[in-house]
Amino acid sequence: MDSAVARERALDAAEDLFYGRGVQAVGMDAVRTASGLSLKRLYQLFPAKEHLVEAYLDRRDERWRGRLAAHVAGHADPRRRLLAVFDWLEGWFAEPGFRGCAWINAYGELGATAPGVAERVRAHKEAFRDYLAGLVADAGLPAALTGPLFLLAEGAMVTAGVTRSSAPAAEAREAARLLLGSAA
Amino acid sequence: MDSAVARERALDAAEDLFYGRGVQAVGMDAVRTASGLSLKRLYQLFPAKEHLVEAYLDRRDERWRGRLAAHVAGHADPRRRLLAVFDWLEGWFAEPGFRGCAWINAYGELGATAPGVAERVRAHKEAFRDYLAGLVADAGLPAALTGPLFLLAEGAMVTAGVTRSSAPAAEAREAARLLLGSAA
DNA sequence: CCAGTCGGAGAACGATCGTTCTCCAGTGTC
DNA sequence: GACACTGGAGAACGATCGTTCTCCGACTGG
Repeated sequence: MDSAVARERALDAAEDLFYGRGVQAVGMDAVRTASGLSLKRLYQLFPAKEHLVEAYLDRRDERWRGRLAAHVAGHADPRRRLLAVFDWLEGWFAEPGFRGCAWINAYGELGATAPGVAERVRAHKEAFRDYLAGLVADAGLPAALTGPLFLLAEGAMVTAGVTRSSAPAAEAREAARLLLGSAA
Repeated sequence: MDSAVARERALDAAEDLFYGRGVQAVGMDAVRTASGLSLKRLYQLFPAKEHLVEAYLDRRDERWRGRLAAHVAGHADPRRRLLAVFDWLEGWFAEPGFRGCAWINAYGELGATAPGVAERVRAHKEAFRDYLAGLVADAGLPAALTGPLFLLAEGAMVTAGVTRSSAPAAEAREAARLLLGSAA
């Protein structure tokens, strides 16, 4: 089997399991079984579990931000694009198997002990914040609005994860609408 | 030694370690050493690690909400009391050893596998939200403001934890001020 | 002073997990 | 057909961890 294909299979299995149950609750044996790869192959591709975890976060980061950007790109009006971020969050929260933000979860689990994970969480959150900042600038809104919008989104992710509900997205969107209005 | 005293010592050690390094990264041996208790005594007080973890969350919940309420009670004006929540968060974020919200971290670590932990996280967040709802009502503000304020606070906790900065509290407070103003 | 009990220190046990190793079937080459 | 090689299945190893057990010193009541 092509090693690129094997890598994707490993990451598919790892993502399902790590995201669904937590990193530490999933052994390499479970990844082996779920991926259909041999342990030997798995360790050829990722010399240690830590590498697999980091690759999981990296690939998910790319996909997550890509999906968000693709959804937002479907709207033309710059102010509408900002609100579309919260629409997308709502859809994400409602997906089966949603279990909160993978990075916040990973940070709670490994942030204190795995520097590679902590660094990726910071990078992911910073990238998301920068993305929001770009949308704010494109809408001609004051840059100071970025922080609050980012905090609303983060709060919605956490709350949706803990309560297993997509309602926080709508709350956050309404608050965002108010903030945008007050800055008009 | 009085068993009530021993219990407090165990919880003091557990809180330091669990909060600072994560629950799974801390073995019962570390709690034993840090508390100065014997393993036998520890298991008499808490028949399993799970019990200790839950007791840690319970005691911290009581203290956390108590400290917040005490700070807020120092302000008379009902609208000022709402903003005082964010002042208090800022002070908390700046404390040495701050490492984010203990419940969000615990949820990321154990939410999927430990129902007792997940339940406590939900209860804690719901209690905090209810507390905010009370402040909103006392200020004669529309109840719909509770959600956004709660999300801002949650977002600030997560972001402060990940970035190791207390700045998110000020951002959240400014956003809250705007929301309060727009609802005046 | 002594039998009995309690609690402390830490060794021991059993399970789990990350990682490596062994064995072997299948394959391509001469 | 013999041989070297690759990769798979899963046993094995070493470490860690939650939990229990053993041993021993210290204290109590007579």
